[in-house]
Amino acid sequence: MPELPEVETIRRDLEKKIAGEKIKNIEILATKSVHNKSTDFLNVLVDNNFKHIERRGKLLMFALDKADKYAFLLVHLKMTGQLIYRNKKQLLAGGHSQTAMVTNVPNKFTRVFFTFNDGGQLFFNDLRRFGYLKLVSKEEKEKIVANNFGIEPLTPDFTLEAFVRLFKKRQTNIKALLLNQKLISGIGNIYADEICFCAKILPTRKIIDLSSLEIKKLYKCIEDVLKIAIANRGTTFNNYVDSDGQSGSHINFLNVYGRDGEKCKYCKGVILKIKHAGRGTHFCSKCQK
DNA sequence: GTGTTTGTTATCAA
DNA sequence: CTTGATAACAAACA
Repeated sequence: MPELPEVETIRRDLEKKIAGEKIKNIEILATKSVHNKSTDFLNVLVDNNFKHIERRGKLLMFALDKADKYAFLLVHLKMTGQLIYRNKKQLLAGGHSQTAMVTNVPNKFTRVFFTFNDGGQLFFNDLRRFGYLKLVSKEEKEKIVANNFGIEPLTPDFTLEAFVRLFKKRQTNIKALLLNQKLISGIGNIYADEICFCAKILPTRKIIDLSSLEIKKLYKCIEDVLKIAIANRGTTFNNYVDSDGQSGSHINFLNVYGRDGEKCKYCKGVILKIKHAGRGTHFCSKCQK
């Protein structure tokens, strides 16, 4: 369940490891995971290199050095996608980590992997095959970003004024708003619940009923929750690992997600779980109003 | 066999 | 046309 903090952690780490390194070979083990013709995919990427890695919401965009027809490789991890890198030395040691905490590669869920000229390898694993890799032109990339992604949190575009504007002339509840990528991008089920807890607001509240003070609290909580989660290198609940195959530690700091039946860390009320907006939704029965 | 997990899209209704 | 609510999908596990 990689959301903004998890995808950003991968972006930052991976960029340092692979930027500018020439791609020597690619193995496509599951053609379904690549949304281009395999021959196109190989022709464009072999002998090319990734200049840098951008991110919009939960979508990674690898900028190609040689950018003719295709300028970006889009990678969406969806529910269970992973991007794991091993350098030459790690691979010579068997490719497998010495610590049980780290995912071994390749494994039965490896769908695509890249080998670089320096001997390093990048593995795309995806248990449920929902994620994808897709080459697009500069124009396609810009169109996709413009049509599918709302305000990007943690950037100068995310102002209180821009956030307040999302609440105008709209009739929905706060959780659905937070999950709507076209309005605000990068928040998924875990952080939507955590943000509502931080603001002491029930996820089911209609946005029309929220006071301007409550909207302001939500705004601040979006920044706070996402920043702290990034500092903790993301939340590993099921499948998420960073580009070293290592878990994030933010699960230890979750206040509501996955804590149903347990006591609230602050008010000692009980954490409840309901189905809302089609998703498991967690909240403190006492301190969220 | 059943229920559960979620990011995204498809579909239908208002 | 816009918006919103819900279903569906994928795959594995308890």
